Amino acid sequence: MITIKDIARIAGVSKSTVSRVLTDSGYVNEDTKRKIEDVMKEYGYQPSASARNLSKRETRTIGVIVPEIGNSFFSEVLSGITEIVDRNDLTLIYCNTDNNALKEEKALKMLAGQRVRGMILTPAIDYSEPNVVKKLRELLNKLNAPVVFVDRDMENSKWDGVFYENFQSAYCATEVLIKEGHQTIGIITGDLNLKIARDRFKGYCQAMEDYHIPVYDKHIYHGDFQTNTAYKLSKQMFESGDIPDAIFTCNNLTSLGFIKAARENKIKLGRDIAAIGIDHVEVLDIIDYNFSCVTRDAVEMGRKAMNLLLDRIENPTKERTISVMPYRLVLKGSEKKVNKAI
Amino acid sequence: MITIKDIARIAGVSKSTVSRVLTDSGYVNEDTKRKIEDVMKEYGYQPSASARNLSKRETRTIGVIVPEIGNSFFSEVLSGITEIVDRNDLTLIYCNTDNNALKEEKALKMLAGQRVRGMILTPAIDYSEPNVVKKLRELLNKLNAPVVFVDRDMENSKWDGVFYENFQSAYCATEVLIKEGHQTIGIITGDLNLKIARDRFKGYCQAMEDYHIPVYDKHIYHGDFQTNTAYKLSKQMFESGDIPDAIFTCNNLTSLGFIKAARENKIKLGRDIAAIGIDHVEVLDIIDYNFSCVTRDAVEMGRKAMNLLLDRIENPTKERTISVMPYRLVLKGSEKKVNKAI
DNA sequence: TTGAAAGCGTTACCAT
DNA sequence: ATGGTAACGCTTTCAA
Repeated sequence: MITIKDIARIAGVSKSTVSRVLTDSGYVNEDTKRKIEDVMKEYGYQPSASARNLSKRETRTIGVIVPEIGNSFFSEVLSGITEIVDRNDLTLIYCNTDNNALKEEKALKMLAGQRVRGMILTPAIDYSEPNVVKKLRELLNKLNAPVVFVDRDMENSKWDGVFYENFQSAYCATEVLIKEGHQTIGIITGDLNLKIARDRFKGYCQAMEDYHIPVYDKHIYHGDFQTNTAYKLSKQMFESGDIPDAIFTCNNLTSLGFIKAARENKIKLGRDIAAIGIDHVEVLDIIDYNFSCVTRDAVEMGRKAMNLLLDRIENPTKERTISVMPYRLVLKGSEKKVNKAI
Repeated sequence: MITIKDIARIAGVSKSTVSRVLTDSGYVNEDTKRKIEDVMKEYGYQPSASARNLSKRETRTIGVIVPEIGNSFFSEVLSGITEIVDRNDLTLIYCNTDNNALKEEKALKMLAGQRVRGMILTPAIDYSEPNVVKKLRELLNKLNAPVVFVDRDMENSKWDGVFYENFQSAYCATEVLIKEGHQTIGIITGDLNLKIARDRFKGYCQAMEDYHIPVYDKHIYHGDFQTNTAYKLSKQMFESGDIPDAIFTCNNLTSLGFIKAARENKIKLGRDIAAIGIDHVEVLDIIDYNFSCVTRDAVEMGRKAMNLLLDRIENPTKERTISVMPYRLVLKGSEKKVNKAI
């Protein structure tokens, strides 16, 4: 690889002068500058990021830790993040954890080694045990760089974050079902170890209570935000014959599992059962499938997170800022139940 | 940040000794080793990747350039790549180009600056102009690291690659439609500047010719692999009233655009029109939507690409290896057209 | 306006 | 078995 030394030699100047044009700092004669730039271009010189990082004791690298790239919510968030990253000439290191705390720990250490300038993190799902949280907290503190949480927070966090109106959106979704006149309204929850899942569940409960609709335990299906679990629970539900009028599904994957089971059982949403979910599924929108939801702009959440991170890097001492994405209600008809016979 | 020097001082040894335990090389007394490891753990020491890269004149960083992360095909490929990356303790730098050659050039330069150990690349879509290809070729040569192409190749490439049976799968899909007895079979092509789009188009033409089915120009819809274009073309088609018996859509996004237009026009696949596409759409599979396709294991393509890259890094002089993913036919009923009235 | 030299945090080679 | 030191490719400070 060609180095600054080579460029200097070829251009007949010292490293210092080359460095000055590289960093656009200090005085350098217009002619020599042009000469140097020509040589650089001719040889396709690219300064070594490692050398630069080391010398400046600072990188322009951002780490992103995503729990499940298969989930379109996170790929949308990622796309918002990259948009801002590109615009600021930063380098993005991408890590996937598969919701596994061990992989997360490994990624965190790697990013610490990379001396990332900042990090965006959605913690893995298995943070039920307190010592796992403790470990996470330690690692983040040793990172020596700001962190922005996305979607899922950590208890007693000092870090900035971009979250969602979990309670409110769940309340709203449930309210829609209630106002449609459904009497028995079930829910497929997320993993209740996660605060966002509990908040959504609470939103549901609160709406039911406020409108004096009874909640039946048998219609509370304990899911985990994954397609397959939701599918199995829904399948059992349909096969049991004890089917509520309406179902509230707590995230995009849960909705998919539910829809799959419904189709298999020839249950049509909006006709035989009412349904509403949290999160949109882009493909369903595209093909105009009639699934109603409360949702959010995931790409914008990514942009916001990255912008928050940049703000924080600029101003390390400002107070913690939390951005809460509002929900948006999208009704497509599945919140109804036309066929009263079932 | 704590450095090797600090660890050495605290453990009461020299940098050299610490480095030896870090790299697990040379002799070091068991006791001192343990002592050093304890200190490292206590202080949560993470060696600087930049310093290490610089000193070793070599990184463990892989660059990935993806043209459109919103396309689930590429997010599946990415997930296969990360799987192998993780397993080999590599660091992945992720770049998105939005199919824009300028962004691609920028990413390439950045990755060169990062001195990546290797790169996985799906070139941006706009490689019609020869000087853009020339530029790409130059940049790759200056990268000083092996490249593996995924899905889309470059003319006269010397690099390894993982591609797809474009011609064959298109032939197969068309053949399915022919054998169903459809007389007028249209196609929504991809951007014919891309070789993969031309190959798919050729597969279609060949099948039509082999079975002596006439190809009507008016039923060749020139798309660009994007949802919206396919949607518009399909909409025009449905509104024109001149609707072929069957349509072959040339990628996942094209299929989605087509399906959307069909739904809007109350045209039901498998009943009012026959359809088959290249690429699956996971969500459609999950909800058991009856869309037939020829498809491939995208995650496996990612794994393969990364494994090819590792092989190439190990053995830089071996001859070029190209892996061609086979297609798989998945019939769900949309290849039929029950309603002969339309 | 330019150059020399120290320093960034590692590794690797050579002594001891 | 351990330590000293040069080197990696840059930036930055100081001197000229």
